[in-house]
Amino acid sequence: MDHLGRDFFSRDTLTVARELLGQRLVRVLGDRRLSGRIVEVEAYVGEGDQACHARCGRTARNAAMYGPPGHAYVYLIYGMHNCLNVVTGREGFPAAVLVRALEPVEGIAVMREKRGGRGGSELTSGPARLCQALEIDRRFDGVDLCEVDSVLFVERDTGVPGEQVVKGPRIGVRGDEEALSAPWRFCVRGNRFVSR
DNA sequence: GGATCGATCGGCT
DNA sequence: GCCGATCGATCCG
Repeated sequence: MDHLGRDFFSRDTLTVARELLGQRLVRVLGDRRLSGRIVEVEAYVGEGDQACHARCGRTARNAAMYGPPGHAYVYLIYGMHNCLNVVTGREGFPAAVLVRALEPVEGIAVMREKRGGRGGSELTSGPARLCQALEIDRRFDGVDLCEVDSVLFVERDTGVPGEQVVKGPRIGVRGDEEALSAPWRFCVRGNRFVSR
């Protein structure tokens, strides 16, 4: 299977978000692969997006979003949860896609251990849950997902046909009316691993 | 099943 | 000081 490269991530953020559905997020841990199909994402686009972490400009925390596409932006939320984003668009413009849910594929037993014995839809349905299941934390902030030997990357999988894509407003965001109503959340219709 | 609320702490509005 | 792109426990029905 083919490791998605810079060209995939350097496109328009909404296009990347839509096309990430159905692709495979892979975490290599020692000699094991933990992976899942991406079934839910959200786009965060530029300083003008009031829900985007870059709305107040560049800081040490969000610096990765200003960097080259195809890198990870991992941040800590509520003082305890990690969330994974993939940087998109052109370097210098802060935009990223938040990975909100996976359908587990490989290494399910290992993920279950990392999730304290929880399984089923509690394994990877939620941005912080999937980071815990795949052992993704701020060590990955700024890491290049397009490097051939990266231990975190996205692999081409089956994708999702248009009629299975559901678009809607993002979850849990604050901001102006535009930020609250923008249909920048994409998920796979009827998939049991989608959050909420 | 859905709603509500406490946990817990780094970065900043 | 304050608050958050959340989770999990607990309550109610």
